[in-house]
Amino acid sequence: MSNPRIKNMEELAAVCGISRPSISKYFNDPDSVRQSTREKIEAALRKHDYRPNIYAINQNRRHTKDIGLVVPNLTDPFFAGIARTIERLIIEAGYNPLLLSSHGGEEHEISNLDSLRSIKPAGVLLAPIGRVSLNERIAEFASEVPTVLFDANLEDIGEAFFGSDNQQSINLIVDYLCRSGEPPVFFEMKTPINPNAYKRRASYIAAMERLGHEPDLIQVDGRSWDFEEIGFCEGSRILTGKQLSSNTILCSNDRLAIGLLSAAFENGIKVGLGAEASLRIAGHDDHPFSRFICPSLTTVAQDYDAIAENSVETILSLISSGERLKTRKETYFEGSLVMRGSA
Amino acid sequence: MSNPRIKNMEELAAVCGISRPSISKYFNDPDSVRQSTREKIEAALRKHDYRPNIYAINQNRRHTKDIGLVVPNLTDPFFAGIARTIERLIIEAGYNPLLLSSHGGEEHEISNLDSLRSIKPAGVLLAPIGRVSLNERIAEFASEVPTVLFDANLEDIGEAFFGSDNQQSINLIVDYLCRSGEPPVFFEMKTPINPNAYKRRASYIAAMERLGHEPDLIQVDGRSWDFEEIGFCEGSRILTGKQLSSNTILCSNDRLAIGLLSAAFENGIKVGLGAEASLRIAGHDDHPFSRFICPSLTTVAQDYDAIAENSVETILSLISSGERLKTRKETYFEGSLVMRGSA
DNA sequence: ATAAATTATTTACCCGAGTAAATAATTTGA
DNA sequence: TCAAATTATTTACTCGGGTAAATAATTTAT
Repeated sequence: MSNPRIKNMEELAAVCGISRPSISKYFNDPDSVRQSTREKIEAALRKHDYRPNIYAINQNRRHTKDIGLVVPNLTDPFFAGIARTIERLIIEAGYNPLLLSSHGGEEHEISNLDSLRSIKPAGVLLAPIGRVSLNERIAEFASEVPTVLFDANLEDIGEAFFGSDNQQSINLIVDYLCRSGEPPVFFEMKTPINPNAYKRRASYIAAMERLGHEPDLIQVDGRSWDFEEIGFCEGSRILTGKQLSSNTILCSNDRLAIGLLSAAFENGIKVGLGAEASLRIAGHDDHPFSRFICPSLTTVAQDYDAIAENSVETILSLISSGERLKTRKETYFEGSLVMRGSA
Repeated sequence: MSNPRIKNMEELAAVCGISRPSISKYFNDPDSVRQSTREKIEAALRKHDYRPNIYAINQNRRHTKDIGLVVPNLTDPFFAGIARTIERLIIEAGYNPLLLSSHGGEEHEISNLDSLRSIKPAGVLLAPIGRVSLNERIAEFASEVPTVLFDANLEDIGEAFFGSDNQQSINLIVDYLCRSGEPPVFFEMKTPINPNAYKRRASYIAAMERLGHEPDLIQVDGRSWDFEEIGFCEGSRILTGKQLSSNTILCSNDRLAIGLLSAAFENGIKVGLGAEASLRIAGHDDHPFSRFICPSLTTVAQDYDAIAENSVETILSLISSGERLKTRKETYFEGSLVMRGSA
């Protein structure tokens, strides 16, 4: 393969008998050179295996072919999954995804954006941490680099936002729970990090009132990202403590629900639909593991294919047009009910 | 902060009244310049916020301050977790981690190494996919870039390997299961991708024979990475089909066990220790979710802090010494029994 | 205090590409 | 077939830094 090692374009050009800039053109777009020169280059490439130096390539470019992808926490399979989908779409479009996790911390989020900035990405897809995000700094970043938000919205930041319609999805599951049994109480964290949680809370209250039921919020402490742990510990306390006002609990997200289910099991409380069960538990998100929990978790699936596709599509069109959107676009996709064993 | 925007070192140097190379030295090691010049630079930096162009910096370097980190599948919380730990250690050491997932495919693994190579990393930590990895290509990579393997070993590739002592850990859990009930059958995939699975199989057989029991392997089909799915589907078949030779099932890994538990639940089979339970299930790995499964999963925890720390330590010393190890080092850490509700 | 040794800074040149303008080759049209 | 129009290639210059060698400033030893 690599006879005399070729170390730069100059040498490759010499081997081909072509000038270096033509080789440069070839690497940027093989179709931009004449067929005959293209063949010479590819012949040389076949025996010499050379790849252009990434750093030299990008040094003078205004921006690279990289697209940054920042998620709040890769340890959460939900984000790992959506990140994977987005990565695939980015690659298919001929760009190079750079995946970064904010590890649940706003400082990490900013430092991710900082390192992205120095990489001069063509664009960035950002799922912000949410409430604690340092909005001014993110806004500053977004004013320099084309940025599309997804999952959690930050007002007026970035060119567009794609996420779930929490109101619709919460309505959906509250409706279902009320039709099929007692109206649910709502299990959530008192001060969630994620703005979606606030929308879900409000939507729950609205949905209950619309149906003529009294909303009942169970708000637990905890500000870490170990939602299962929080759901388990605080769930245990609730299940063993004072009487609940309903035999049905709707959790603000699946990870809390998983913890709560675990707590119910530990305390000998049977969860599910049958007559022998005394508690129903539902979640929100359709977390990858929700299917395999016992009993499997009834929940609302976010349309994350739509979120991923639209986010990528938008950033790509921003990049190729070179323009910014005149008006910021916010799109909310509907969730769909996933009926399983737990409620 | 940034008055007249500074775009390169030359301009910064002008502002400071120092030559550009001194600024360059400062960025490579702030202590390498005189205190007085350092102060001048930092004063200028305070009002001008400038950061060196990454691409220009790295263009001439033999290798960068980046350390590649390649895991088989980020969607698996086990790898997401260990990757997070390793990332943290790399950052603490003053290097920059680049996390890549092979998405369970050997082509992705190679293309990850290819892109890493062109980034000229100081070193790479690689958890190979395993059996289907394209060993020759990985070996070629490792001969160019200092590489340490972890999790799954590939013979003679890389400078060192750190992983779990599957024999010890399987012994541990087989011992425990035999002492506390019926000897286990072994539930696994027929043709696992991961070499650890083969060691676990062999260790199970050896452990059973040592204890005077007949080994019994239940080998199921499936070659995707959806282990829970496989555990669930194939588990259902097994649990509803012909009589098992034991009421205790040891799974090759926790993800299979989670699927199997789910299948047991669906089929109304009670899993656990009590008299009312008819099946015991145990796993291996102490997957982050194992605690929250119902019943919580008895398993063996890998010492992945030790694996992470030693891997990072080794790659760092390889980097700083600039030398390769004379003899390849293989280290296997012991697992520890985690007794929970399922067995 | 001064010469020698040491440490810091600057000068000068290099790295591996991208890109605009100039030139050459090819295609098109009459 | 030949000039005009078009497309491809080359020339010449740029980008933002690293780094070795030369020089200058400090420190140390006498």
